[in-house]
Amino acid sequence: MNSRFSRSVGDYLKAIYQLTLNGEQTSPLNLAEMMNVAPSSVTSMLKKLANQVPPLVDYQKSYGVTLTSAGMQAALRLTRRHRLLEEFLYRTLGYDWEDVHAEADELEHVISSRFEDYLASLLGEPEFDPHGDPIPNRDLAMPVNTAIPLSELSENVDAVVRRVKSSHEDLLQHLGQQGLRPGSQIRVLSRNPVDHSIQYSINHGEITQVLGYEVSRNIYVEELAAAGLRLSG
Amino acid sequence: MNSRFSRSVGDYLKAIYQLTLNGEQTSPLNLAEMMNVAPSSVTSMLKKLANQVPPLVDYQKSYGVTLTSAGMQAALRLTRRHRLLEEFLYRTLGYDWEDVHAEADELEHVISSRFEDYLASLLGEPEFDPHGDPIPNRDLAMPVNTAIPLSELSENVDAVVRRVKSSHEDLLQHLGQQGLRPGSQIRVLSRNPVDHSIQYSINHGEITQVLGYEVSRNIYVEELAAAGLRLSG
DNA sequence: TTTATAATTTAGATATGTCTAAATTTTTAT
DNA sequence: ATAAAAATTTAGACATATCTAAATTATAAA
Repeated sequence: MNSRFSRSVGDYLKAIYQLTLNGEQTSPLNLAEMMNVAPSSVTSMLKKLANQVPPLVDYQKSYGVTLTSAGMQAALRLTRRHRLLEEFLYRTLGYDWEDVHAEADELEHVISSRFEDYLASLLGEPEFDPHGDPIPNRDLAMPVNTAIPLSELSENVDAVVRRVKSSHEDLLQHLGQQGLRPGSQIRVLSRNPVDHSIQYSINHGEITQVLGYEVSRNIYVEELAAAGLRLSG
Repeated sequence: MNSRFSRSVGDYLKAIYQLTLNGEQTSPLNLAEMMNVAPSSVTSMLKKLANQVPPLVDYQKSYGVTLTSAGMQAALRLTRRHRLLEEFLYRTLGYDWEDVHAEADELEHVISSRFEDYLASLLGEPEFDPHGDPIPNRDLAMPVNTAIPLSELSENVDAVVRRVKSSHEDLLQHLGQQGLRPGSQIRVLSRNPVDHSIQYSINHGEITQVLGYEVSRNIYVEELAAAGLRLSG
């Protein structure tokens, strides 16, 4: 069976999932911005989602929106499919990592459970996608990732890039061309005390690059010592 | 870019393509049956297809429907995607051959040109799908297949199965379990002169099976001698 | 606490693709 | 050539998901 939800319903569930990852509720306006639709469209969709049986969202005026467990399940299922597809596109088909998101966004709504299962087998039940985003397992449990933001990495400490959180294709392409992607070694050489931008090098390379603070907050790294420990422990 | 057509438009184009393979036009009623929609739905869709720029169908009252070259291109593109996907599902993901059609029918409307190209590369630019149906090449040209219907194969002549035309999952499963699929050797042992059903064996096996006339007309084979010639020529 | 601003919802319209029922046209048979 | 049957089209409705504009409600500021 395919996802029993329309593409639109699925997209709303994923958006609510993203916006409530911090444990809080979200608002119609946030959703409207994320989904690129008018706020009134959100209202009518939220009504619909709340009136499904079982309900997919908890939605009360002037309270906010959260996912019910049914809604959460659906969002996680789509997230699993999306990230498995990204891994497939990247690893098996040879896509560049900045191109996988758009294609996976279409496919995730269409593939069956069988496709999902076979694909996971083919790829060896991967735990992370090409950006290092965690892939929910067959039971929809998230792998844990102990990485810290690059913005918090001490200077002159070797670390491994674990995750690059961005949906900007241009930025991803740029970072990828520099070699900054999950698995790369990275070292912060210095910090700008004013704007918190970072000078860093990749894979012991001689070329020094610069990253703004906002970007560096969305790159997660693991100190090499810790990574080594985890591997040998 | 994805197919610039909606799923529905694409399905109509494919249906018209199928129904006009013999070189004739088709009728709204034929289309309604093939698409499983009411005849009036066909009328309104045909108007729409005929009014696109460029038009996708030639459609005149009491004349019939045919594809324009733009419509033909779109139908062939979808057919290529469908059959490449079937081959991928079967060969790479491990689907049973009776299950590939339904999944490919969904995916074909969603994949991009890039996906199509990479998939064709991955599979080695295949010319036939798991049922032996020809896959249009990158320029949408159809590979030729000189096979003849099993219903016309002489008795006691060894032949190779080249194509099994059926969309009935149960029948495909049944034939597959018997070993009757593209690449198998087959020999007609005898014919029933009344209903033209066939007794046959697969891969020199001792087990004799029976096939009705209508099914045998949709299985295409190539005499082993001819196949050998083509290979060595 | 009242007003101004921001957020949200309602009301009504649009586009797509479907349906049923009725009307019309075409084909076939007498 | 006309009547009966079959095929096709029109008319009007429905579901989904969106929009704009207006109305309402909630929040923040004075």
